[in-house]
Amino acid sequence: MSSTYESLRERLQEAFDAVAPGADPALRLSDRSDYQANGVMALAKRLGRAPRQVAQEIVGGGHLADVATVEIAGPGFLNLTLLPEFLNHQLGAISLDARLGFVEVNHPLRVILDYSSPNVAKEMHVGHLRSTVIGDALARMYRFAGHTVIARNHVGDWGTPFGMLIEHLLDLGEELAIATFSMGDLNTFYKEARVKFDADDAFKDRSRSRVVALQSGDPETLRLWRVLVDESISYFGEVYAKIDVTLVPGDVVGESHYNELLEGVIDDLASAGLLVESEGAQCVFPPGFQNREGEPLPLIVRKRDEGFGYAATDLAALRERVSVLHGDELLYVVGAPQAQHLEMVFAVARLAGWLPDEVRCEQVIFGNVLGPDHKMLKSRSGETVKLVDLLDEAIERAYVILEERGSDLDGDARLHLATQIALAAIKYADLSSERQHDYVFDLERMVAFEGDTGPYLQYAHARVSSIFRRLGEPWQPRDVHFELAESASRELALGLLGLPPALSSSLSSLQPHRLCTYLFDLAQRFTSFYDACPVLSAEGALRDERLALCDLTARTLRLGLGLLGIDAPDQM
RNA sequence: GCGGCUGUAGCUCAGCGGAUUAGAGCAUCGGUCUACGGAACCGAGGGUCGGGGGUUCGAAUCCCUCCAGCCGCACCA
Repeated sequence: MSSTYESLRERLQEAFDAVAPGADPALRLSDRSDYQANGVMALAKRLGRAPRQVAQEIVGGGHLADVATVEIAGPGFLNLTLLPEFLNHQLGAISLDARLGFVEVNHPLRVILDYSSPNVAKEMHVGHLRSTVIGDALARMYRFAGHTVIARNHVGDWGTPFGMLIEHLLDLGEELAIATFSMGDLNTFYKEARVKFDADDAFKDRSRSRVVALQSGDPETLRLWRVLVDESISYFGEVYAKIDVTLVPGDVVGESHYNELLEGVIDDLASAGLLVESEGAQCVFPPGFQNREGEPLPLIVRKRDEGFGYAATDLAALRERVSVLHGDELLYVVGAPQAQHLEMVFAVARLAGWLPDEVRCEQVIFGNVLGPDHKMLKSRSGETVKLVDLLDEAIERAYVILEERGSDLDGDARLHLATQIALAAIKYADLSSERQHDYVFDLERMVAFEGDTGPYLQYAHARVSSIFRRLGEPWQPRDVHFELAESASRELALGLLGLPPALSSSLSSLQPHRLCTYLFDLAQRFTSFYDACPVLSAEGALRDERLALCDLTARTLRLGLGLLGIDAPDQM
């Protein structure tokens, strides 16, 4: 099947082509009619003709006659109102379609999606929230669209801090250290190591030689390192399970994975003539980047001390993603502060010929999470906020609210529901604002259950679901004729037909918030309908029509929320 | 200084492939309740879209400039 939007667009394209081939109808939703096409004015300008006259000609061709009535308005807008039969047909089609009209892509891509990326032996904190949540939503949307997603959790598992971490591990004793990790108290572990490193010269020396041992492959040192890495990854796994994201341990490909490839990166850059020594460091100077003094800005691949910079690792990873994983698209869900670094990495990769033009390579930039003071979110004591603490606080609030509401669930069931609501609150708040913008983290608002929030959407879904619970018999999509006599049901129907373009636009812009906006709008349409159109007390064909609309609403909300990584419980 | 991002209603934000009256949520005020979950619905007030200039028949949207703020700008990743 073809989605309603696509059908309309195709018809309009035919109508426009008949006047001038290739003109863009600029079809979009309208608040004056069902849809509007704004392309006439641009076309008329191109042709040097009067817009309304061109509009007449386009409409006169009759290409839209069996789908919509068209009114020419203002300077030359086409206001389209869908015909009842067309609406009925489209609704019938999505009723029988598990994908609700969203067609899988013809040419699946291999999408390498880099997201989350916490650091070994460090607590996951708010700084990882957005990458994890946005990345996961994109993964789900891409997969649903039919693409192959290869998730890459590029964890920081290498570097000089591991000297002190391993020494601290030895000081504590492995067992105690592991216990610390499994309790999720990574901050303490890291901080203790740091304090000793700063205060204790002997410890500092041990740490430094431990780094050397690590880098030269000393087996015992590697074993200890492995302990740290494995414990961390298993801890991350617990956090991912808690926040309900699709990342699995197999997606973890840490920085250490690329160690063997770093020499090759340097060599190949050198033989390509791109490598320049500057102040003792091996650098590439991609054109167009400047430092404070207006001089060319280097991407440092090898530091003065011979160590590799993270640029080298990123380049090695990028190469592997192209040549070994055969990615068609490389996406990096990484915060805005790293934009320049990644731009430089991409630029160098293009210069070196490692990144073919046809491979899309892009940073999925996101803004910061701010506190109520509009500064980077910190705990009251001024420390970074642990991700699990954030989740727990949200769960607690949701739990209390359920209690106040006199939820008939108790014990584990209530806790489970509170968790679903809390995650919806946090994820939706994160996903529903424009990705690149900073947003203010306000738990009160997010869990408030009113307005444009995750819980509101869940509530709308729970209300539809309750209708089917009360129905007392299983309901299957059946052959109903959609009359849509009331404006509320017609508005709902139009909303139900809108998923495909919303999802497409969300995907092509890598902006989950467009899907959020759609779902919120749909939920509002539903609650208006729910208020105006009794379902169970209706009779005959009208009752079937309303049940069918409810069924579609429930399925659309479930699917849409699912693509955002949000559960849609049947009862709240 | 250079680069990037931001400035839209009291608050939090959409809209920015130009276009018919600038939208939503929260808050405020006023309605709706013997119907399927009131965590709801309906409605009202509230904005010189940071300032200024320009392009256009038409600009929140494109261009220039100024102001304010945030981020990045050589060896921590």
